[in-house]
Amino acid sequence: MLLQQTRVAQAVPYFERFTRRFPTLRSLAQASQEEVLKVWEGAGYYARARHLHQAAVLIAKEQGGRIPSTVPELERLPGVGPYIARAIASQAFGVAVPALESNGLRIVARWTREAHDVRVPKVRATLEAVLSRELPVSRPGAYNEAVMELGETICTLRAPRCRECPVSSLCATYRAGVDPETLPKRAPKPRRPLVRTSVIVLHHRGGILLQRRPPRGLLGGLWELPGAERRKGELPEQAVRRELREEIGITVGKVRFRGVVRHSYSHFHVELRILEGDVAGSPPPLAGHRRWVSPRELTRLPLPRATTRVLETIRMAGTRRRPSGERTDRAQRAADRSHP
DNA sequence: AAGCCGGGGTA
DNA sequence: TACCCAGGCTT
Repeated sequence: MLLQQTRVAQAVPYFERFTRRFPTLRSLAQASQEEVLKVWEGAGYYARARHLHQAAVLIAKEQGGRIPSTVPELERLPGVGPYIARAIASQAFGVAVPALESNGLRIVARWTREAHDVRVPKVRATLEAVLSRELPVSRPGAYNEAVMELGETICTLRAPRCRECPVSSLCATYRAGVDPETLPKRAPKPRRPLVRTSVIVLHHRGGILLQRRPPRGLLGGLWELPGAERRKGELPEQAVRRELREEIGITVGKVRFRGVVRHSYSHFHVELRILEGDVAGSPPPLAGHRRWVSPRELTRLPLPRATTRVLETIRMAGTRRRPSGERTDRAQRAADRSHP
């Protein structure tokens, strides 16, 4: 589930961290969602973590801890769709079903010169039927993995190495002399709009104000800095003052500009102009999804990457230098990759 | 069927 | 900058 829309190399450090903290299904089932999100932090697509947690709770409670072994049962689990259900069934339980993800879809689309979008269910079913005929009943899991491996090393999206391909004789695209890079066909994606926002690091009694996002949707359940989308012609400071006054009843004192962070999500870009300041007067009591968070508590809350980057920017502005020994996120991930 | 959902490597 | 990655869920 972690590998969903995530490259293997990118997932490895998160996999290590997650399985170290939750080595068993039961340990995952017993954890709070907030801690699960914290351990998942940075991996993205946070619904995957919520679903995996829900699935663990469900299996521990209703199945006596036994993971289902058939495709229909697996597909009923939250976060488990057609691919993951078939991958688990074939690889963990030896069920003879093809498991097609994007590598497999690409390969079979090229083998058959499939002219339509391979993500359309009807087309997808056709490709699955083709692969079902090739799939050896004795080792379906190994076969499914081999198809992915072929897609990763030989039949790549760009610059495929047909000369090295062990099954080019089976490939209709290769035999016809058609450029394999023209397949599979995919619908173009709409381009991502830019959203201009301003956020504030608002200090009060040794803490800063954070708010938890709604339990579903973008970054669901994660904690972030308060802020607002800037309206046309509106200054960053005006947007933040308006939002905190109208939504929380807080009057913001003098603020200072601390820099800009740009971040990209799956379907839009965002620009965060960073402000820092204090509360004017005494703030009202906060609702449950808002808290004054001490530096110590901050280490336990799940934060989106953009928020982490904003806080890092503030720390650098405050200290002028990074304390020796501390690594940036990027440097830390690079270190994780070279010393897994 | 189409849109939503993160983050990062790569060309 | 645009594209894509061991997809699934919601509308």
